[in-house]
Amino acid sequence: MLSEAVQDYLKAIYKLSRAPETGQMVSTTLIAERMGVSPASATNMIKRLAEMNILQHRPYQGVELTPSGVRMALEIVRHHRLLELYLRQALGYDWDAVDAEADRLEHAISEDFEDRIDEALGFPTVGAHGEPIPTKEGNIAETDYARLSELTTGQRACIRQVSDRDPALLRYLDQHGLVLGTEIRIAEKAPFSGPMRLDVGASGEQHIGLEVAEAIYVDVLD
Amino acid sequence: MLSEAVQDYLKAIYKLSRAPETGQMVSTTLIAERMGVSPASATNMIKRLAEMNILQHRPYQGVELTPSGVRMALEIVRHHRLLELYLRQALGYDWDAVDAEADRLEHAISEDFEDRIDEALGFPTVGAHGEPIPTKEGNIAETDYARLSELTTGQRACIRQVSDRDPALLRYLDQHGLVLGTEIRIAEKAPFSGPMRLDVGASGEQHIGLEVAEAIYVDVLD
DNA sequence: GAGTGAATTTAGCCTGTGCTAAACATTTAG
DNA sequence: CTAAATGTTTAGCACAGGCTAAATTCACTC
Repeated sequence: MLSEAVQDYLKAIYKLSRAPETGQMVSTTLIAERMGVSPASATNMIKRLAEMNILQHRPYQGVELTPSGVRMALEIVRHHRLLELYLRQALGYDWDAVDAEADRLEHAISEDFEDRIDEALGFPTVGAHGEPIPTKEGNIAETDYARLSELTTGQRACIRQVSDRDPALLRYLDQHGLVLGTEIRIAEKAPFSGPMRLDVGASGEQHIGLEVAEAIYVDVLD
Repeated sequence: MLSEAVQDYLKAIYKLSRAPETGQMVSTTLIAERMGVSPASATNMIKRLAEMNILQHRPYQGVELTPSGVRMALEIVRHHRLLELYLRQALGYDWDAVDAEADRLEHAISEDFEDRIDEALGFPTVGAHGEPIPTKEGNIAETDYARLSELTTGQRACIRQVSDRDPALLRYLDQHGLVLGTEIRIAEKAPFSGPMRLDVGASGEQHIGLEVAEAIYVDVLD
């Protein structure tokens, strides 16, 4: 059994390695920052993860998960996303609260528990924020969404996924009805990273400004 | 925040101190056994718990929880019993499986989670095995059940609580319909700790033998 | 190609929680 | 009353994960 700390590092590294900003090598500093830990501590743990064959460490270069490391990470991610969805659907948690609670619970649940909430949810394939849920076998659906920030004035789109990293953003979106599946139209694209203005709803009945269009992923409709 | 290990010891000590077999002083060895740990490790932890004002340690005599230790223990017990009941009622766990799963989860849940499952269950006062659930304020109902083993031939009684310490017993009881609330009559009391024979149900339609009548608590009906 | 600054690793330390072996205390038997 | 058995504590160690301070390597500029 992997310790909690190891699982937390593994999940963080997996997510960082999937972020398009980073190359496939994830740096020690980045890991340390994400984990809220000193770089020395990160190095320390990285060496142990390498021992365990979870990742490959090229000193001074960075870190890359091994295939078996990726498999383990996907299990953890599956637990996390099923839990998030369960908290939301079965216990009525707010959008912005499920991540933190799932972080606490994910280390504690058994396979049996996972199976039961999976069933209670009807074997979902998409999580509370639109992320794909890996299967028990370790497969994860590829998605191909555009960032909202890439769209231009006049384009229409449908919200498919939002980053769960910023609870304040999630609260803001929820308050303005910007849930998964909502249709929007770009009313005005600000020139230099100012707020992007949107029309919300099929009939465009609402207008809102968005500061963080990077964190929202959409299907482009036209 | 109390560490998991501290919480586990605290819960174990609380339960041991409540068991009628032990006096009010709980011995190091008993704690060590219950925790699956060497006596030296138990002593070690006991000293730390005493530091934290959770209990009083009389060397070579034993240990007694302080009032504040009891309060903390009751919080832990509340979490555990609410979780057990939730697992049983909301997720369909078997009687004999809820304890182990709740042990895993109880350290991880937030107050918010506790409140939500409490509400989902309709603010129950009795747990999955008939134990009283402490209130949020740290009060626990006193119960006054007889042990099934104390009854004599011909007496009738109603099952109110069973020990959760032996999953095999729980499975056996469940299979024979001996759930909480079941009425029984003592058909024959074996002379020397042999199996006690019972008639089960209001009309006594079933007859079974019980090895472990110590672990079952009842309301005597006549 | 040398120097400088940032990123990374190493060295050495701390705390929590376990262990064993040995010492010490208490109870019980003879 | 003493000795053995039993229960408890102490001493000393290990491992997981943190930390800081110092050393090292890399990348980039002149």
